[in-house]
Amino acid sequence: MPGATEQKIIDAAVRLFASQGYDATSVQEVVKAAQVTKGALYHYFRSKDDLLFEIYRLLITAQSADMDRIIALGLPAAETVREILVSLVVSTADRVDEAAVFVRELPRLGEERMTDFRAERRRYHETFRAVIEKGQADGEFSSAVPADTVVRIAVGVVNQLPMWFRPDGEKTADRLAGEIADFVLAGLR
Amino acid sequence: MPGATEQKIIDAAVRLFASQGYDATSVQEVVKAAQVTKGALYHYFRSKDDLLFEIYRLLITAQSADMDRIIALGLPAAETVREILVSLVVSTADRVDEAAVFVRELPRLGEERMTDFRAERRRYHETFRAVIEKGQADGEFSSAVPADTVVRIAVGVVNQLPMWFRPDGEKTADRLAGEIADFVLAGLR
DNA sequence: TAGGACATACCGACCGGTCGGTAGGGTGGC
DNA sequence: GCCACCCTACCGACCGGTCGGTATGTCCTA
Repeated sequence: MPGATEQKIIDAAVRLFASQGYDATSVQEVVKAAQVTKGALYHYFRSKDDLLFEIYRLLITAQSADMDRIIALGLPAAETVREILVSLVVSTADRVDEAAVFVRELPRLGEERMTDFRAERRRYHETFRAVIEKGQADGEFSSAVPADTVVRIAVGVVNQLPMWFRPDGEKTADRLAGEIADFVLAGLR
Repeated sequence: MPGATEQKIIDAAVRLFASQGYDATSVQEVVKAAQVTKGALYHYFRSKDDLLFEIYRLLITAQSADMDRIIALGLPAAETVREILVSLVVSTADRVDEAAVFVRELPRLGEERMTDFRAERRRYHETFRAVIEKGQADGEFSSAVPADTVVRIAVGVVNQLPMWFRPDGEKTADRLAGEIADFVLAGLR
């Protein structure tokens, strides 16, 4: 659990990285926005990259936990898919800035961290795909479109979400999540 | 139509911007990759931003023309939607690098150009939405999910495509386009 | 011989990161 | 009860290097 100063730095960094991009944001801007000094930042983070990675870590941890929790419920395929989508959309909408940074600056992960991340993402995709394939095998879903394409579509929509979803817009995250889940499930009939 | 030198610069820039990001790519790297000198680059482009914008312009022009051409055919809603999606997916897959730069570096457009772009995108969305709403009104599509959400989903998928589609992958662009169109149309039944 | 198409040398601003130092609170010996 | 000692948290001036951009010159074609 980060202390107050650390948290101030992370919050400011997320906001700035999301709105201007990582490279376009200088360390000076971050410390100014966080109302701390450069010394404080480099006391807590080894480098600017390190700060970025800390943002990733917080998000990845939360999303994987959500997925595992839902799978563990052992619901029928349709309900599992709905739960996964709703949780994905709501948690993404809840932290648009973190999600925007995450999607946009992904290639900045160093070689090693990138490998770890890809493995984690692969696991995520395959878990999701397995749910859909199970539903197709049981006859609950149509097999017209391959499961991997459906996963790509679903994840793609969520990843793109931070680009246009606004928390103060007319559509709440809950309602949007419901609509997206409805649409995907309709496509699977 | 750009001359040979101009084209070499644009090609190199697209490749580098796509793989490393705009900010992380220096003008030096671009001129080195294009095998020209800095003088040549600044002879044709007023600034680095200008070079980026030229990449946008080429892409936007092509996509809008595609959409207009399809609408003009006056096909039934389902076929129009299919044509739009297939053309979107194929043209995006055909130029993954340009599309990747476009999606990733959008916020770098200056204030004025951003306003123009938003207007163009709004027009695009509304044209697409109108097709779907027509289909819903005629009873050809279900009205379970609002047309604007369907448009968001469809465009979202395509925008995310450059992040994972590889031209040398096992699935061809045509086949993928067909699957995506099938899925979206199934969701609209 | 005028002008477009480049080449080369160079500029000032700014970048991420470092480093010597300080303020203040906890702790152990006497 | 007090002081010597230390440690963490933090400060901000400063550094080498790179950045986007420019000024000026040369060459080639018409």
